Amino acid sequence: MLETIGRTRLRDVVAQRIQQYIADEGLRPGDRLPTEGELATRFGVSRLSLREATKSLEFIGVLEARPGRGLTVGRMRMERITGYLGLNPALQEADPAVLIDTRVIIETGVLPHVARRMKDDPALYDGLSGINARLRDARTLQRWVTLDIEFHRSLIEASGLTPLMAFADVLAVFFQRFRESVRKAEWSGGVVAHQAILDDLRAGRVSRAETQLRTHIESHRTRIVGPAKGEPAE
Amino acid sequence: MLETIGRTRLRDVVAQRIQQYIADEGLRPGDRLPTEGELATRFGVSRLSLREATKSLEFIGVLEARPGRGLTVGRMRMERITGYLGLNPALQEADPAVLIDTRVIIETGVLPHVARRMKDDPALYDGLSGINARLRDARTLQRWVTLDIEFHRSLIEASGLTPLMAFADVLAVFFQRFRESVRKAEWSGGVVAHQAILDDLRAGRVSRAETQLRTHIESHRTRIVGPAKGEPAE
DNA sequence: GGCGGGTAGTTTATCTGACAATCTGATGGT
DNA sequence: ACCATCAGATTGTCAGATAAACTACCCGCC
Repeated sequence: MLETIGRTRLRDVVAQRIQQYIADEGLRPGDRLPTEGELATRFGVSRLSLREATKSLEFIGVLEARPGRGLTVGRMRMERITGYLGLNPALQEADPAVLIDTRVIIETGVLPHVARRMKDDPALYDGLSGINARLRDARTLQRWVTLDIEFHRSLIEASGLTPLMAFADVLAVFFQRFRESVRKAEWSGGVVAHQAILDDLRAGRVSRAETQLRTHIESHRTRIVGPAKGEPAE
Repeated sequence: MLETIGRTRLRDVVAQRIQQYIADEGLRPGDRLPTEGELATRFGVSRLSLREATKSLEFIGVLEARPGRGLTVGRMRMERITGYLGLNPALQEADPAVLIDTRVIIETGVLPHVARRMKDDPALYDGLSGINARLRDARTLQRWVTLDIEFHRSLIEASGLTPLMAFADVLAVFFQRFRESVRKAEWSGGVVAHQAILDDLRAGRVSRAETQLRTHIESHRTRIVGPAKGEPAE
């Protein structure tokens, strides 16, 4: 995970140590940590160096700090990170084939769970269909992309497998540029595919839904990875 | 849940400003930013407060800093970001059944890719078999858990789908919470199952490998969760 | 006895000033 | 042209300090 550029910085070591401390002590959100001064002494660094590490962890929600009270364990928020992604030019281009393969695994993998839960909760179908209906009415690319992301996100959410949510969100951000290469003439095909997948899920035809979803996601491959290696139109 | 938000911290304002500067200037990865001293002057804060913001942005990859060279726009690599997924409360608090389901999706999902790559690179098989051989010789629970995690992690790695390495953290969380449920009497069964999966992959019998791996992972369910509450619709 | 207000102590937020470590570019020598 | 050295620039880390925010305890009043 870490790139070996330059020597290891104190603050990176400290951040790791703090995370380790949280894990070792089995701390939960809201639990107190030692004070900045105590941690600095414990790790043998200045208080300011300690703060550079804690501010980093605070930035993504892992820690919370309040004057007079001290440091507590927070709840890591992936959206604090993905919020800095978006259409960020610093976003490194990820291999589109890997992104597609990864999406296929995650999104087809959750379908059996979605189908099972749809049986008990028909509102899941209604919610997803509602998003798709709005997709049908989309007139701008931005709108279409936003709703497409929302549809796929909600599909994963419908599985109840929360560990996959944050990951799917990160995937979505890196995949966004490829969504934006979808031509308007292909939007309606996407809406039809979404609906077919939903209907199959509701009817308990999971294998068929998986095949359709795989095809739907794989449709990006020809355009992005396929023979035409040129830039996306637009 | 309502939170009493304290006053806006300087470093959060500065982080936003820096992000805005990058966008306004249209900077790309590798492009130079003003020095810490210049930015501190520009934003009217001390250099150390400026650093608290830059270290936070560095933590998530937006910035990179090197002595003598200065601040540059970083590359927000997906692997770096997904590397923080293990800190996600959704993982720490997930229902054990959810963790098992998540593992099944990821680990069976990568098998077609592992099998394809094994064809081109037999060393993959050798590496995984080597880990399994060491598993066979494990004598302590700690050792066994460490190697079991390594085996499953290497299996995901063998797929070449590096984003999914994020789910190595799922494995760590899983075994940290349920290590005591792994009975010594069942270790040899696990080693046999691993080997069977590998042999099937090498022989191109992907479906069979998937079934075996699913069974292998699902074996935890009875011990941890109790009687199976029903398989996903299929 | 209970409640509310005030204060002291604690802890984080931010600052000034300083030195150490690392990098880059210019210059000189071969 | 290439390599080595050095000066200057920039980040990394520290010590010492004050300001702002929070908590707990004590005291007074009803």
